[in-house]
Amino acid sequence: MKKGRLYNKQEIEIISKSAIGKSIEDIMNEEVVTIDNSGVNKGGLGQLVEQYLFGIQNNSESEPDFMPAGIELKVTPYKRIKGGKLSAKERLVLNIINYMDEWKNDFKDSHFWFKNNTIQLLWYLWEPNKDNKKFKITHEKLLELAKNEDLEQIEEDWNYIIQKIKDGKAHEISEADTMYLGACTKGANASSKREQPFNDILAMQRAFCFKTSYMTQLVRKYIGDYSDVEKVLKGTKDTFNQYVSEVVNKYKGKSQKELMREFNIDSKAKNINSMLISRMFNVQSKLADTEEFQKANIIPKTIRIEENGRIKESISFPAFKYTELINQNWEDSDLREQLETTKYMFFVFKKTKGEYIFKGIKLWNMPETDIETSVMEMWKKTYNAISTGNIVKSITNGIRKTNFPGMSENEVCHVRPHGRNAKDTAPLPVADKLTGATKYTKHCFWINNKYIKDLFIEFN
DNA sequence: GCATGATCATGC
DNA sequence: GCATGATCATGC
Repeated sequence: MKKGRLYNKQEIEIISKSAIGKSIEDIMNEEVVTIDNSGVNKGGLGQLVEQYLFGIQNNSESEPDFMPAGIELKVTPYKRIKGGKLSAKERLVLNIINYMDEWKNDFKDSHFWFKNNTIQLLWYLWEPNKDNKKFKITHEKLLELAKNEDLEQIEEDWNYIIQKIKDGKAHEISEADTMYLGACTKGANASSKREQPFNDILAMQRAFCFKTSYMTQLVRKYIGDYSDVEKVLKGTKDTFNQYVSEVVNKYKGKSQKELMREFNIDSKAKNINSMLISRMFNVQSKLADTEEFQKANIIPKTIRIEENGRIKESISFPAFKYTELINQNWEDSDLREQLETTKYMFFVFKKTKGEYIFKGIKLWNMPETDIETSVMEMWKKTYNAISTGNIVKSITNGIRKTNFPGMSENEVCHVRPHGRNAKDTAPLPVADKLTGATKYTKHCFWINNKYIKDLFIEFN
């Protein structure tokens, strides 16, 4: 009987299906294939499954796990989030990008394609406070990129990353650059750097990956919770980017009033421009909640530019939970993860002769240097205020001043209230020392209006 | 004029 | 009832 790397497609499928319902521990106990157990504890769960379920030893990484079948095996976690929905727990890390060689290839000749064009996925359900080896494999799926509806976008993403290498900008690559296929950092720390072909500056070592947001959509599609997600691309052969620019060109130059009339919206909501952009895309739900925006982790935001070029308002995030925030480190915080992987699509409304005119869009993600300096300082100060119970600094005429990092002390971001009103509160993990409060007005992180101002110079 | 605290309308 | 995207209001 053949074994290990020599299994063919049908055998891989049979073995994968046989793993469903089993925990890693179960698989290790059954151990049907002959393997060398030495060094078995080095790897993660994926490696254990490779070794015990398929009898594959750690390989050189230059080929797919199964040859000649050309199939790569990936074991990946998903989890249940609040509200019962499912979500990927991590990005799916693929092969390390060889800056010196990969640019010489076309997409279909690339090392990425050779290694990852057919992936046998095994999903296990991750649960908090549970022994790793007790996680159960619940679903499997053979992902064949050549037949995948997202292939065109994945190729576009690959080309974008390669173009940055060709432009001598490998050191400026960010995971937020692309939609589904990303380039995530890979290595022990920020000093894991590699040479690049067209620039002397060393670049962070990165690997191709399917972004967490993309993996979440796969989880919802193949495991559950998929039905209620609205698509942006309905009955069009356009790629996402093509469709976006069509929509933008169609409405560019129209005023807020004209758009309200065109879409039959009469509203005084503060997020009226946000409602308008959903309608531009013919989306019933929120644009941010559609499949394509979710998969690519793109967050649409509306921006108003005043006649003098100033942007009055900062950009809000969803309110954070005090109790959750203090259970995180900066390194694994929601905020850091979000900023590193999110791309913002700003819809610009510029005030002209008293009216806000839609001028177009601007794509942006926060540079890593800002995340690791200013944002980190702000996050840590927020953490300290909450964890030590030092939130309220003073009260005058019923108005409370806080110790949260303000706009004047951080050039990138700050913390401010975000709720229905001051009575809209969330529980505190530590009672506030000055007031004794055990709950406090909901707050969130904000990106400073001054900080983003320069992004929109082209619209002035 | 700006920084900060407070609040609004909507949709599910 | 609540989260969200966003703007308002006020004192220094």
